[in-house]
Amino acid sequence: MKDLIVESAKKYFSRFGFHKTTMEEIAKNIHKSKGVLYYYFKNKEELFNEVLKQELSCIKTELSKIMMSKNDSLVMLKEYILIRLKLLYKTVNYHETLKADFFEKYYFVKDVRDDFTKFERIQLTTMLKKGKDEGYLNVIDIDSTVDVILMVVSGIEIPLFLQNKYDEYEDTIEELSEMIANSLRMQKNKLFQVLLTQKHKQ
Amino acid sequence: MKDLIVESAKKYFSRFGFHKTTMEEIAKNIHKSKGVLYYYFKNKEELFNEVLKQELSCIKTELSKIMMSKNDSLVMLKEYILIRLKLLYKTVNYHETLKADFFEKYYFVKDVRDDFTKFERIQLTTMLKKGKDEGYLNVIDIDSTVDVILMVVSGIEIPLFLQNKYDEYEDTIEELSEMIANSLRMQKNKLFQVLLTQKHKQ
DNA sequence: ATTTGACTATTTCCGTTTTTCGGTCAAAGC
DNA sequence: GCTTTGACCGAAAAACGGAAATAGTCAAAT
Repeated sequence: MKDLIVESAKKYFSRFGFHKTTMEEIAKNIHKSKGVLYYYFKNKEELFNEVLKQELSCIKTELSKIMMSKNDSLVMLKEYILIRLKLLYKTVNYHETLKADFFEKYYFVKDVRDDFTKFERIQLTTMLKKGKDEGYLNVIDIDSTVDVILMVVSGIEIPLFLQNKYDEYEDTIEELSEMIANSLRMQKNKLFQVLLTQKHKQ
Repeated sequence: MKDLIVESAKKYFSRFGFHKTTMEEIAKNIHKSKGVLYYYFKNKEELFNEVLKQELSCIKTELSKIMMSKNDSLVMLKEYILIRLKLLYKTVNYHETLKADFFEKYYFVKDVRDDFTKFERIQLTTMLKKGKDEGYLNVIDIDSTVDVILMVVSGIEIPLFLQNKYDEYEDTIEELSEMIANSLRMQKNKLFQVLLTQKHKQ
């Protein structure tokens, strides 16, 4: 029953948004009385958060797969950024949470969003650490680099998702991910410095 | 008289915002009748745009100075980004124009904003071209790289300016500018390749 | 050419009324 | 005992109409 409710809610929240969707219509859609929604969920906000959590959980799963691949960390980083934006673009309810930055009536999504940010921070930190250990990445302070990446990808969400510019900016996003990766690429001159020193000694 | 009006308007718009500022109080501040405002400006929107234009004009002047410096293009690029954000942070009326992304009642600021973006595009393009010609920058497509930079710096304006996170993110911004510059840095391995070849021949 | 201030038109504000909707829970159903 | 219903309540939102405020106007004055 709970799943049925969440599915119905997902459908309506995605289409009409949190505020325009009524509990009555969510219930009617599954031929139930509205009271049953409150048997399983404390209130409308909790139902929305459950929908959101499930959607973000799917995205987390997909993003985690990137960590499993055999690609080097720069490729993984690029993929992470691109796939992240692509999946979130498809998650309409997530777009609505961006409005929490402006409207107090979205206060209740904060925890779910913070949880997702935490997940992201862990993923990125792991990725950068791996790249650093492998010698591919040149990162001095992993935490602050993660801050930058998060700030950048979050910053572009509003134009991309709320202003529907994702398609327009698809190439630019691709290049952005390239630039971010490139900015962290270990300079190969260090290798050649070693080689040069050896040649000089011979 | 026109300057007097603009100065008075700047003071009130900055403090109370466009919508909360009345033409009456702008006029009273300079001991004039409200009707004189309409002699010089078509309407309230035009007056606001004039204020905005003048403020952005000062910023354009400061940013243009960066082009005059003797620094290499990477340093200039970093400075451009940092100074840009810093100056815009101080321009309260500009912050208000960011709301145009959400509220239709700010439709009238579009042209002034587009003009500023054009200016920026020219500056960045010039800078990148110079860096490419000097051999400092590794840029394949200048236009699309400029797109990325603009998208990124614009993206972070809302958290920084509208959510007052500039101070909190000051270090992150610094690192962002470093990363952007770094992503475009010409790989020095090419230089060492040449040197290595010469040593090998000797 | 510039400024004023009375005036108009439009917008905003405010208090009241009506409607909607989130939430409740005793009773019914399984 | 668990689950569901549907009548009900109170709070919030929406609608309404009138008052107040404000943007804009323009003939007259300077």
